[in-house]
Amino acid sequence: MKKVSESTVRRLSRYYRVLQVMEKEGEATISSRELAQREKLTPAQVRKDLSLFGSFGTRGLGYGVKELKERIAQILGLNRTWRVALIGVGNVGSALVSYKEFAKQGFLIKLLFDSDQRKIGKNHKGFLIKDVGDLVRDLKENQIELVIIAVPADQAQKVVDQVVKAGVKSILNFAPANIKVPDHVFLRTVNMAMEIEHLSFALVNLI
Amino acid sequence: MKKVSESTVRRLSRYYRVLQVMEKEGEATISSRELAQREKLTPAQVRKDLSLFGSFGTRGLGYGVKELKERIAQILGLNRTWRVALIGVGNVGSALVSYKEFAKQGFLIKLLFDSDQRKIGKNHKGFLIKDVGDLVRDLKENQIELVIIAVPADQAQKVVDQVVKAGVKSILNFAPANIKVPDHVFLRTVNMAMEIEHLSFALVNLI
DNA sequence: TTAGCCTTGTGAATTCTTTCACAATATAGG
DNA sequence: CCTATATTGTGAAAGAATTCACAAGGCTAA
Ligand SMILES: NC(=O)c1ccc[n+]([C@@H]2O[C@H](COP(=O)([O-])OP(=O)(O)OC[C@H]3O[C@@H](n4cnc5c(N)ncnc54)[C@H](O)[C@@H]3O)[C@@H](O)[C@H]2O)c1
Ligand SMILES: NC(=O)c1ccc[n+]([C@@H]2O[C@H](COP(=O)([O-])OP(=O)(O)OC[C@H]3O[C@@H](n4cnc5c(N)ncnc54)[C@H](O)[C@@H]3O)[C@@H](O)[C@H]2O)c1
Repeated sequence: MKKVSESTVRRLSRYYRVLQVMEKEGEATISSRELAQREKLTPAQVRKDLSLFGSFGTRGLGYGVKELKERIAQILGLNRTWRVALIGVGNVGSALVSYKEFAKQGFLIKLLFDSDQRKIGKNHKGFLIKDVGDLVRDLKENQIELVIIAVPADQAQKVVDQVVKAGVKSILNFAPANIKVPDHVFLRTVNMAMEIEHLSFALVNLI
Repeated sequence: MKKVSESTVRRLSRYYRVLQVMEKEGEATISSRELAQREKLTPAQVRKDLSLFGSFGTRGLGYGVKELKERIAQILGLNRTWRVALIGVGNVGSALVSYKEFAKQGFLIKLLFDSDQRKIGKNHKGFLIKDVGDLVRDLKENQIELVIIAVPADQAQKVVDQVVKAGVKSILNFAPANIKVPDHVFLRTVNMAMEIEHLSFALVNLI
């Protein structure tokens, strides 16, 4: 397969969401022009992105909505479920636990961990909060494939090291910390400070 | 000024955080090589980024940590405070209200809004929750410059329209919705689904 | 002062990404 | 069947971002 850029993957997510809507609206087909219009992109961009994974359109007609949606789901790994654990049941962790959209996309939170003795053993929205001390064992036993980190920044590297030790290959991190992982582990950090700083940059410089 | 790309702005945020740490560690200077190393970039990238805004290094020595930090703060608009309002005091909204780092960077939450009669008028972590019905008036009266949207996706466009009407030029949105704003308004959307989908893409395709 | 070393700032080269443009091919209607 | 019209898939072109590479400048130490 040709190299797929980060921006292409992000756009695939966007196409997927458009296609979900289109399917609900009962549309059978969509053209690259229309898909582009909805996401403020160019039709050529849409076609190039999709062509990286094969050719599933029909000339003169466009793409079958259902078919394309399935295909993108397959590419993004959304046509299956993933076993997820969340570490750090604080403000952010709690918000994520109640976020139903994740489960709808197949990301099933199976385990919660914390280090706070007052939280460990308690029930949180239907989940037992486990002791982060047993992290490696529990992640392995429960065949967790994806971990969400929502612990304080100064704890993040330590926790991630354990997660890596447990053989987990994919980590979503909310701590604003510069975390090191081995090459075979995929880490994404959501840094809200960065987003808001972009806004103030825009206010100061662009507007 | 030359055009500053989105990626440059993001990297400036990263440099800023490194410099904060360096300053705490008592370092007086830092070279592009060291700054790059800490963020897994190339030295040339660092120098190119900084050179867009002037030349504030010393050949042979590097950059003054304190000086460079101040300069980036100025570029990103972090050397001042911003008046922020948050709309939608649910899971995400509450998490953001308790997030102290925002205030440390000068983003001061001044107002909270909700549409839920059970929340309106209540005190939430020291803030009175206001009625979103009075949004336009209150945003104007309080000279709000930046708004954070944490309402359900199907409410987001409606709320943003009001925010724009109130003359706010910068919006940080957490709702997974495709929101339209006029050209003079700067909107950034934090889409967590997109991040997690990137992880599953990596699991399926790369690892 | 001079030699040796280090690091910036920046054009040029390279690599990556997006857009263009058009042949290929499908549909619809007569 | 033929013509008019629509839209894909993709090389080639254009544009953007990153990296290279080196002159220019500054520091240290003898
Ligand atoms: N609150 C926000 O809106 C927000 C925004 C952006 C980023 N963040 C970041 O997200 C992370 C979590 O933020 P929060 O507001 O939820 O913090 P929080 O203090 O509310 O929650 C952190 C939780 O992690 C637990 N914890 C601490 N050390 C641990 C460890 N070693 N192992 C397991 N659990 C541990 C704590 O007991 C607590 O329950 C932080 O890194 C923060 O900087 C938060
Ligand atoms: N919870 C998460 O972890 C998470 C993750 C990613 C994205 N999101 C998105 O963030 C947004 C908020 O999520 P949440 O979990 O906090 O939801 P929530 O239901 O807990 O909170 C939403 C809040 O907005 C208020 N509200 C509804 N309509 C409003 C309106 N018109 N004006 C003002 N307030 C209004 C509600 O009363 C509620 O207090 C949603 O769009 C959600 O999709 C949430």
